[in-house]
Amino acid sequence: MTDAYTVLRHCPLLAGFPDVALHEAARHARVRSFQANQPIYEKGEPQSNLCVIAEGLVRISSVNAQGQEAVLIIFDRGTWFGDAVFSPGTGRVYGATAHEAAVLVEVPGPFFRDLLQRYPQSYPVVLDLISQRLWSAISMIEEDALRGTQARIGQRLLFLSQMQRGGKPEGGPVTVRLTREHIANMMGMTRQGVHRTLKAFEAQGLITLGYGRITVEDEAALREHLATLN
Amino acid sequence: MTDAYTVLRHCPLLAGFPDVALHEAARHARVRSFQANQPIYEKGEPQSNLCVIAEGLVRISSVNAQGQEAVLIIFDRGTWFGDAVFSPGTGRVYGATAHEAAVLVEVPGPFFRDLLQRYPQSYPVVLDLISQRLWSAISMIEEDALRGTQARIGQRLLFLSQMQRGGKPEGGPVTVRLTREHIANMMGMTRQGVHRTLKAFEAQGLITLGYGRITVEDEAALREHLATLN
DNA sequence: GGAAAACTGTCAACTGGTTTACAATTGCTT
DNA sequence: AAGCAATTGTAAACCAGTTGACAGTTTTCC
Repeated sequence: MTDAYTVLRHCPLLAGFPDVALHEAARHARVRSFQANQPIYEKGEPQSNLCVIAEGLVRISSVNAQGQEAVLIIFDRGTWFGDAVFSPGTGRVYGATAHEAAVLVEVPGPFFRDLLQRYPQSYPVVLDLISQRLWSAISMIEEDALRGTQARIGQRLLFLSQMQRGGKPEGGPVTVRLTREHIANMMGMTRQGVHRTLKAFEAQGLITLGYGRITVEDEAALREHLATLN
Repeated sequence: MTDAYTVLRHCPLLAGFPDVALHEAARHARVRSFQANQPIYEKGEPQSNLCVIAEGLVRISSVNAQGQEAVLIIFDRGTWFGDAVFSPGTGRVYGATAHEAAVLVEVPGPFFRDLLQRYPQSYPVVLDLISQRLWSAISMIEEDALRGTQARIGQRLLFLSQMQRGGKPEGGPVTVRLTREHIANMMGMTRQGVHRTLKAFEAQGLITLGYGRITVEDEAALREHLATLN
């Protein structure tokens, strides 16, 4: 389903807008497809589109001078991103890449900001959602500071599996399509270091490892295990 | 100066409001004083006041089950905080403590949210500032992932000295009033581990160490030094 | 179908930060 | 002014994670 209106209507960020507004936004939006690993935008680009994921996964990351990539987060369909949407004048702060084949609905930044002004009842929802992102970023900083690597890796797996599920209720196994190296880049660790912990989790029956994917067999059991350590 | 209106008027978050609105806010506000290390609110409290710092320093932190404290950030006068302001219904996500004697102007959450609705022109400023906080949180995650401990500690010192200066131009030495242990708690390290790096910085003439304080002698030189390592 | 590329598993040496322990200093309190 | 609590300095043993190196596996793409 790549109908722009439908995609926007299901995006939580836009939940506060009436239908008229979203139909208007859909008319101004542009639908673009990306292949796996194709860059969507690079750090520093001056654009400020709001991007909503209609299909696929998007990786937000930052590459330093030495070419090391820090994967900051991976967004799933239905979510929105676009660093500079709310700060006109600033360029993109991080880079976005299609993690797997993806389809995006892009609403131009200036148009979106204008739409917000015209439908101010939508602001509380937007503020609430940005606040939640701020908290989840801060809680990652907190975990980095307080918990050991095992707990941090496990927590990240839980986060990724929750994202994979979307909003569906917790139940059977959830498969996250990420390489060990991606996990390592998210954790600021090496592939080998992550490997050791994942193997330990697998030995305990909490996860199953595959080529380019990690399956969380039982989220509740993993969560419970993490509570015991560190 | 603990006149509520004046404090609110100088808070960047409220820059989008006309004077009338801020006078009204000042009338609904409550001014409270705290002694050093006195708790302002604890994690989980149901209140959602917006707090603006009229005087002093405020420490935002999280304490885990084992009693370890992660210092997330230290706010200076003129800045605002209050986790749940924009997400009614949520309790406080982190704890706030007066780091040194402080005076706060507290605007009740429900009143503030109502004021936003009545003066929607103020929303863009608020969104912009929250976005910036989100970025600075994310850039910390990024640094945790990509840079070594020396660079991370140095970067944090720069951040703290900038905060200490307020908006004033960079110039002479800036003294940050924090113990080595607080720094360690911000970095997720031990006091001894931090000590080694700080001593190295001191040996290079970049900083001076004192009892309960660290003086950044030359911010530009420190910044330049950090660029060379890791 | 076969070669190249990407990903994974594994191991030994190394190292930076932790742990543990104790002494010295500073500043506040009475 | 003495006494006590908080902060700081220091050093050795330890250890988790990195580095570097290589072989095996899975996938992709001609």
